[in-house]
Amino acid sequence: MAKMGLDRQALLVAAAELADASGLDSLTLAALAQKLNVRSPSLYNHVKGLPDLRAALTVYCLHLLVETTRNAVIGKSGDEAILSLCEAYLRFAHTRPGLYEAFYKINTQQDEELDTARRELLDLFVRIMEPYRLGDRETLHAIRGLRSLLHGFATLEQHGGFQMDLPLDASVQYVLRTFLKGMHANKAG
Amino acid sequence: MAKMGLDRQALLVAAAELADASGLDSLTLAALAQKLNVRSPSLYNHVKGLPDLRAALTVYCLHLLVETTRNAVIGKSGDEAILSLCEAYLRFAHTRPGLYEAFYKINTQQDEELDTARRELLDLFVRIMEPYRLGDRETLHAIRGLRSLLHGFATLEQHGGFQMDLPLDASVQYVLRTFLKGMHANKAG
DNA sequence: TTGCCAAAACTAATATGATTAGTTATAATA
DNA sequence: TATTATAACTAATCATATTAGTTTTGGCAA
Repeated sequence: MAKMGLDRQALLVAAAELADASGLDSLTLAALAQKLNVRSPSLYNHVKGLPDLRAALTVYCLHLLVETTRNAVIGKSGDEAILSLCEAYLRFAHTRPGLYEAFYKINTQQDEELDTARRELLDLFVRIMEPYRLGDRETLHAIRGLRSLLHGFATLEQHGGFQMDLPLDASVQYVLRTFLKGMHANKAG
Repeated sequence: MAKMGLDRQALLVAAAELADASGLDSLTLAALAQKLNVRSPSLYNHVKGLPDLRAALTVYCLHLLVETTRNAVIGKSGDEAILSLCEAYLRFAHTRPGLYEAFYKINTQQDEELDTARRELLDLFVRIMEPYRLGDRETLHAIRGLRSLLHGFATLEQHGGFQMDLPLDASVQYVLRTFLKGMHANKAG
């Protein structure tokens, strides 16, 4: 009975790998235990159970996503910053599909750390929109639009929703630039 | 042992109700059997198993969604048709959350009926875009954009992703009109 | 009408996974 | 070196999916 030196973080990292490899649905405690060379009840020393593990994955994903998107906008502003953020977001979802699944299956439950991380991501979007001077209300509408575009694109791609023979990159560029043009037109009109 | 007169369609309808009530994840054969006053092995007379049931729900959802959106665009064209289709789409996702979940968890597996239904939905989008005369390539990009917007908005709303105090209706209007303006600007520029 | 038969429902049994309770071994530290 | 918290374990329970094999029923043909 060798001590494996596991901790909550090690579980999270391994769980995220499993989810990325075969989908969040097939992330089971049994599979995780096997990957970590441990019997599944042992995992309960580090997480409260499967729901707790998944909730922790959500927070973990948010942290990584905030870090990724923050890096993407450093030294940029305006359309350039938005495009860079969006590309980073989509690249993240594409690279870590299982982890990203955990991100949006947010339990509506209250959670301190979760709320903080979500606010950080929202703040990033808000700050990036500041140069446009849209006012509070319109800024939030526009952010909802961008988030919907990104999330929709990421999940549709993940679930094989885009089957036409047309490069995804080009679609992303078209869609984002179209939305930005609309935003500018709003300002003008 | 009374015959309950079940058939595949009855299972689908009941399964969709269960999914709408408490989420697709909690649609189990056990729960479905209980709802239908039957033991769970009996369900195997009508579906091959849970994966088959879920795949059937996907097709069922697509049929309803095609019907709903088709009705929404009758006698309309241009921006008006697009807005009407989008509102119907979002209303559908909002009204039938569990069924809509089945829609986008499309197994990448091949399925005749599924492909047909998906093509019907795509065709509807294509036809509605015709007045804009964007050309094949740009039409498909624009459709991907609209679908991403709709799907992203629907699922973010469903998972409690919009927590700011700002009416969802207004966001939908803003976002769709912004994208349409962008499309028009593309044509102009 | 009566008997046959396919279909629909059933019971029994197996397998996988989550979870809890209670036990044992280990590693850090007093 | 002895103590102790804890990480890991075994054993057991519960829920679900699924398969195998059995029973009943309702419709249809002789």
